[in-house]
Amino acid sequence: MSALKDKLLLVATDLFQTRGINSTGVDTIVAVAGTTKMTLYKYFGSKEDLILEVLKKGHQDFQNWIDEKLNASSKKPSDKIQQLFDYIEEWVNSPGFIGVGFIKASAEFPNEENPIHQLSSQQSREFRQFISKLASDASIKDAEGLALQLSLLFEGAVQAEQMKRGSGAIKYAKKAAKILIDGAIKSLS
Amino acid sequence: MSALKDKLLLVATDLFQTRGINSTGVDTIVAVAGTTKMTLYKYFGSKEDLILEVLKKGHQDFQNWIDEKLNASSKKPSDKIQQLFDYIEEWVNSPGFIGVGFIKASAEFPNEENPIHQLSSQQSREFRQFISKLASDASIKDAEGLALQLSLLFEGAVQAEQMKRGSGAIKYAKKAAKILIDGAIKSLS
DNA sequence: ACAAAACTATACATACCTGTATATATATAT
DNA sequence: ATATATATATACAGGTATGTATAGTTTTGT
Repeated sequence: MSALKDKLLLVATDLFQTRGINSTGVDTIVAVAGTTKMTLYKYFGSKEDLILEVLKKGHQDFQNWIDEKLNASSKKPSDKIQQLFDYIEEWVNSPGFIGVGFIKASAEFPNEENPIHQLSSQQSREFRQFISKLASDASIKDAEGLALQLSLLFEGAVQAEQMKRGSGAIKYAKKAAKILIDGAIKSLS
Repeated sequence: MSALKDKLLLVATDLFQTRGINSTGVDTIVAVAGTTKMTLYKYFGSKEDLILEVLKKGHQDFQNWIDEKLNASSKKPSDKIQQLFDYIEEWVNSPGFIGVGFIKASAEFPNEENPIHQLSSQQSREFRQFISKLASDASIKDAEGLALQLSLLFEGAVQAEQMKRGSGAIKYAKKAAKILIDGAIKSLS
């Protein structure tokens, strides 16, 4: 990967999260990245392509980070789902945290035929399925229901924390998650 | 209130929710409302003014509806907070439901100095305080913490349900809310 | 009937956006 | 050293957005 392409992705990710996607023009992106539009359009055929790549990279980075953490931790399935929110809290409180792309992208592009909407809602679904598998491995009965509940907490807390750092949203989301998980584990007896 | 102003507010509310605020031009709004830009700019000084009025009206309508329902129900504080999510579910499943304005507006206008962002995040805060008061009346200890958790569930579920009707998000949010409220009530003993 | 207010029709000024065309400079590899 | 790929600089085409100017039409009150 070219250094400039990497820089453009990085800058775009940051600007999209802090100023919004629609409100960030390509002129701003290239100015902050220290290059020109010609270069941007060489690496990304269009602004839409750039947005899609930003979303893909953000989602991959997040999933890789979580996967790594979970693999390094306890192998017991019922522990893993409990620890998920611990790691999410760590992620949110890490210095590099700038939010989760797909949460806002689907709000900014509500048209279901829009490729950006489709990708972001697919990523949201994938993350929910990821939680669902953790729950299922922990022998939780209504794994999909719990996954939906936890993803609501997760997405809400990330958005709140992104809009106002130190809002405490992630801390309370974590507490709520523990209660819901405990309840789901106990209710299978 | 003039009939045309009312119609413009109604049309704008609908278009903003279904197509997004930034993606909806004033030309589209006046075309759907069956009037012209001159009339729109007579009643609303600018598009920003229109957006602010749409948000204010939506929030008032929602709060009035919830207040009415809660006042007509049980007077016991611990019942009221339990019933809140029943009414929210009713609201979401009612035919006229088109979403909650402030949830998406703060995502579309992330700049904290923007009046639209300020209003929508204030409305979000007001609703959280409303829940907090219900919790406090029910003698729940960490009322603000519970209110934050419930508002995460609420905002997430409304957004999910708005993006895909019948997603079941509100049903599972309600279940989660009941568990969290039960836990908070019991833990005060 | 008639004057005032409300509304329409249309064109346009201004600004901003994405994406491209064209010419120039700079680094790199053989 | 020289051709080739890479990046810059800049201007601009084409589209769309908000907001206004101007003139004409319809409704309403008395």
